[in-house]
Amino acid sequence: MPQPHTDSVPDRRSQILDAALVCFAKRGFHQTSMHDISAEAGISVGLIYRYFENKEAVISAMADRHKKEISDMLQRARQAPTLLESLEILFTAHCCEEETRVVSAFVVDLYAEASRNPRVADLVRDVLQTAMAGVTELISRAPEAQNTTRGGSPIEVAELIFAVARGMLMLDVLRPQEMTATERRDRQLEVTRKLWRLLFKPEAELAYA
Amino acid sequence: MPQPHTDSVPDRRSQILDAALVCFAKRGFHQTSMHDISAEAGISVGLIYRYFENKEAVISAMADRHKKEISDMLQRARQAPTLLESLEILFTAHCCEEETRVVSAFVVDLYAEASRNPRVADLVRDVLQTAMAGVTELISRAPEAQNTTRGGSPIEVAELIFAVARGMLMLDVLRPQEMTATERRDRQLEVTRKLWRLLFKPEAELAYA
DNA sequence: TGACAATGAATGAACGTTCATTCATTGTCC
DNA sequence: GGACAATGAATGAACGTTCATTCATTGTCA
Repeated sequence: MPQPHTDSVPDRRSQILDAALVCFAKRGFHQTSMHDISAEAGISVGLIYRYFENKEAVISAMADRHKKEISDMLQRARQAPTLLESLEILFTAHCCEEETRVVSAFVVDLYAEASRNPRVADLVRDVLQTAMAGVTELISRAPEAQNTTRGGSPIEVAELIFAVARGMLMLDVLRPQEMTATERRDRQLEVTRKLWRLLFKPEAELAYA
Repeated sequence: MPQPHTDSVPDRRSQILDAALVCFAKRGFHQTSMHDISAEAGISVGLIYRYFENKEAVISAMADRHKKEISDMLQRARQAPTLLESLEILFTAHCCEEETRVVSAFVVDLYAEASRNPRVADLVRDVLQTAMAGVTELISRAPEAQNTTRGGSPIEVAELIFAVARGMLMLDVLRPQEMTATERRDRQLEVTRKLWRLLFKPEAELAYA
């Protein structure tokens, strides 16, 4: 039953955070009890306190992990061959690794928490600004955006892109539970392409649209 | 101490809901205790139970009130002389009656709640669909939108507008507490106008932008 | 290798606190 | 006095957190 000793500690932390994500998405931060998390993780309550100081530390660690995921996503977006593909990665990042619904619900809850917990707010703001700076740079470097940007300066375009992305996330939590990850992904891509056409497509092509 | 008898019942309900809004925005639904609400309203705990069956009924009533506010807002938007002004009303509705921050935080929390409470989800979805239908109609009727709509059909444009509006709301909760309602309003208007230019401004004018 | 000591991961019952909810009582008006 | 508005102490369930205890694993020495 026990894991090899060398890497069991980081594994336990991830295991707890994975369970916490499921619980938080299902019930929200404050309706989730430590017992819920321990049950989901298949361990005892007490063990959680060996790896996290308290419940808030679990929430903070989740926020930290979210930060890392966003920065990984940015890395991937940076390596995409075209700007459109970068944007598509940006908009569908939450559809990949886990169930979309779970991630969307978690992020909306994170923002709700940020609205009243300054420490979480700082963290989320930091994530957002880093991501936005990355996208701004992506836009200013992209050849597709040269002379065809209608939304204003690269940073203004990035702001608009992020507003839409966050908005789509909010709308995602309203979609019926039955909707599959693929369907959700298609919905996101649809909007990405619409925004793309609006922002970057050369005027010549637009005239016929 | 007691109010005039005739209309004290609806007054008490509003009074409780007003207090609940402040508390919910400050601490969130589930971190707000009934004592918090009663203290904010300046009444006793027990009295709340005279007007609401339980805590969830208070949350539901808040959602219902939100629905009415959105429909009022739509009514106002409908009567605006131009489409741009309609959109500006749409985007700044939450800056008017109360403190912006409070409303934004409440709405984000409402969506978080919707992600796990099907009854709240149905209500919010209903609000959104009604509002979106209204805006779609607004767009298809507007002379400014004829032949200059680049975002696709009216309903597609409405979807994009709502995504941006929800996204801006989410970003609003991250802004520093010190930011005034006026500053927040200006931020919203800035984005509204950017979106407006992108969606509706005639191509001729765009060439110089 | 075998016997024993030391470790610390893991458990879950118990504790103090908080919370939603109830209801016996008090205050107010006609 | 009767009807109803309003109170807030009381209740019991649920929660976050603690900690005495267990026991598989590892280390040590002959």
